[in-house]
Amino acid sequence: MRADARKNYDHLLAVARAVVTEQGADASLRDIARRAGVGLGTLYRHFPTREALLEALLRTGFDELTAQAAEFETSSSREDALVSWLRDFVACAQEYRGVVALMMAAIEDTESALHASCVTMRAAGTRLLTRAQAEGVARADIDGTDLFALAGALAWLGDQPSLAPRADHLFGVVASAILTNRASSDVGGNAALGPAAEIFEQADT
Amino acid sequence: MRADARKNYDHLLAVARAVVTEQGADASLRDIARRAGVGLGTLYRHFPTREALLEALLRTGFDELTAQAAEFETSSSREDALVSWLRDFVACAQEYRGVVALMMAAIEDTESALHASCVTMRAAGTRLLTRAQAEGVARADIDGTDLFALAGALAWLGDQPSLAPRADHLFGVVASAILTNRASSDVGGNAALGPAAEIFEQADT
DNA sequence: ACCTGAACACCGTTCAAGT
DNA sequence: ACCTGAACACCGTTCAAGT
Repeated sequence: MRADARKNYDHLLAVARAVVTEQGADASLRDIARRAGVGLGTLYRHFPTREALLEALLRTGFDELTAQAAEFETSSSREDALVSWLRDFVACAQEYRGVVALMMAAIEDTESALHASCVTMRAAGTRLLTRAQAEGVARADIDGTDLFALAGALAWLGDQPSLAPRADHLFGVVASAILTNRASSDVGGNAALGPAAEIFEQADT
Repeated sequence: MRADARKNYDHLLAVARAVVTEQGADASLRDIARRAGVGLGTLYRHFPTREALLEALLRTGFDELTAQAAEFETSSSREDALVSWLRDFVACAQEYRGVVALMMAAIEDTESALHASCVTMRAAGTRLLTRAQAEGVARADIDGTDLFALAGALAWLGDQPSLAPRADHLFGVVASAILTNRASSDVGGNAALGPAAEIFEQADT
């Protein structure tokens, strides 16, 4: 890559990161090129599709997530590994608004620039799920795609402004459905409160 | 309303139903007006916002859903009433692609044409949930908004082409998390199979 | 009252012309 | 090699002009 091209690429990516943070995954590509002070064709040259651009933005996080899966396998119980990784997955898919839907589409679209990452991540999740199932701590009637779907649904919840405050709590609810013998309070984002505290909350208001 | 206006209104609605079925909630309004053989301004006169148009399309289904809630209260056990209504809710929110996100936004946006319907439906759901909780058959640490959120997430799952085949199964998984003492096989869309059959499925492939 | 469609400010995508 | 920006075919939304 020529030096000027490299510079454009890097700058484009930095600007895109800012704009996509603001506007979400369906941000205006024109706006990105404009703010980067670059012709619209230059953006298309470096990122032939919107997904290619997002893939470049998300790659780092995706790679970290795959590495995390391997780490959790050695450092935690099979149960904790699954739940912790699931939480990280949801956080990662929420880095930018609207990427979850693209990820769910990409997993079946071999042409998508996000396809490979999604398949890799599903495989990592499947591995953690299978290990937990073998130990009897995760329900046996779901597979890696179901896990992917549930994680996606949770990330989607966090994307909706009106539901985002519930996302942590509902993570616990769904996690308790995946696990065989755990209360949602052991697993939820606000575990510190415990179930009793939440009941008080409702009673108070 | 003048006779010609009434005719335009009705025709517009019929065409919109077809186009939104094809293209989803973010269908082209221009296209709807065009196919209806009507000026774009006419569409805006009858439906000042996209949400107003969708509200008109969804009203019937929403009303039926509210009626269903009352009916389930008298005809079924508190447990069955909650689950059956939830299933109907999800089906209703999936009538057109992309409405779920609008509904989740509308519940907090008093200006939205969908606001009233959403609040009514959440109230109906809350009622069924509270009754089930009082009997101890639904977990106590969720409220009507959580239920609304979970139902929305399930409807969203069904909207994603790659996840739709799992939607029924995952309905059972999430429902089993809401209920206190039910296996997901009692509640899932493919209850006929039972959990054993699903394990065989995995083992066979 | 109601309808129309041009006008405006935006998109995404492509591609001839420039360096 | 790489960049530019005009061109094209679309949007949503508004509003003066018509009946």
